Amino acid sequence: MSGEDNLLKLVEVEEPEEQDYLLQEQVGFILRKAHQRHVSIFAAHIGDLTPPQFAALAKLRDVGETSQNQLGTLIAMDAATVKGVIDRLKARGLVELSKHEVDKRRLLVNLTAEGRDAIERLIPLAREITRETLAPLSAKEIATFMKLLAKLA
Amino acid sequence: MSGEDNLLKLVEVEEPEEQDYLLQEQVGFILRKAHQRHVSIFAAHIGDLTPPQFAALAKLRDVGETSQNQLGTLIAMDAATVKGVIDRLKARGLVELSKHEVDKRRLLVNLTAEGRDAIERLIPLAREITRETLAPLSAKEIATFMKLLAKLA
DNA sequence: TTGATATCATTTGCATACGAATGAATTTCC
DNA sequence: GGAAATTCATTCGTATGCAAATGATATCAA
Repeated sequence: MSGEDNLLKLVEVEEPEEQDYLLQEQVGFILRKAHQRHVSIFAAHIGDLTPPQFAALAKLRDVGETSQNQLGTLIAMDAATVKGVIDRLKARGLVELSKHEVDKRRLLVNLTAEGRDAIERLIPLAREITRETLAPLSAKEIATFMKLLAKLA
Repeated sequence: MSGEDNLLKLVEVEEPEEQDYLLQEQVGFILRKAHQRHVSIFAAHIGDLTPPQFAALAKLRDVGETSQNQLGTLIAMDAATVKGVIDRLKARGLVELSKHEVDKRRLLVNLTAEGRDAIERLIPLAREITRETLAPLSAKEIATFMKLLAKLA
């Protein structure tokens, strides 16, 4: 009897295993939602270009002609992803491709005149997108958040 | 003359238009990278389930049986996306579907015994994933970051 | 009660995102 | 110099993610 009681007690004591794991409090989950919100704000301001496409154009504006692979590194996209993005930008006449004369493996990417116009025109909208994404935070909070976010990325 | 001078002056003053827009400093871009890093950490710990799939299981564990749509709301997925996620979980026997007896539009989703085992087994790994994702920050920084990130999401 | 609205689920189409495999070209190193 | 390793690009397969259209069912309101 006391044996059974102890066994029962043991089970009961170890039972409260329901240690709360709250999905909605996990970084990954909130990070995903914050990213979703940003993409939504982006789409509301720039409807005919996606964030990755914009990133490619903005980076090409910074660095000028580069290889597809190098561009991918600069905007944090793997080779397969960057290819799709560049293909679509090329189909719209915003970038042009050429072969590297020396290293025949490389595919050079550059802005067309139209692509340069487009990115210059879009940058003010992008500033507004950044502003709106950060709108829930005060200036001081923004500084803190960006510093910490950068550490995580 | 002074009119022309003023005009010229005005143009010159406003000319430094090359106001730097640095992609790598924009929230959206860093948010995307931070999310990528998290997904990578997730995959390193839980190889056979994606973050959205895990989220579905974890939420079903919390709330029990719900409609597919309602589940989507709880884990921030639209109807089309949640359908795909649930389909794959069902194909693996981790969730089961049934029709709502009263409201015939609704498709009820619930964990199977196997699904419940899986999520219980995975939660410790998920804790570790959260820990590792936040590892670049101190305890105090984590508290600050989570508070601000939640405001943005 | 019925006609207008709203909700739930599905499907289609498009765009990331990434692992893995492949082929071509280059670099390394013995 | 030449084999091995590396790099660049492409392709395939799978999985989100979302807009828009559609069909079935429920709810609301006149």
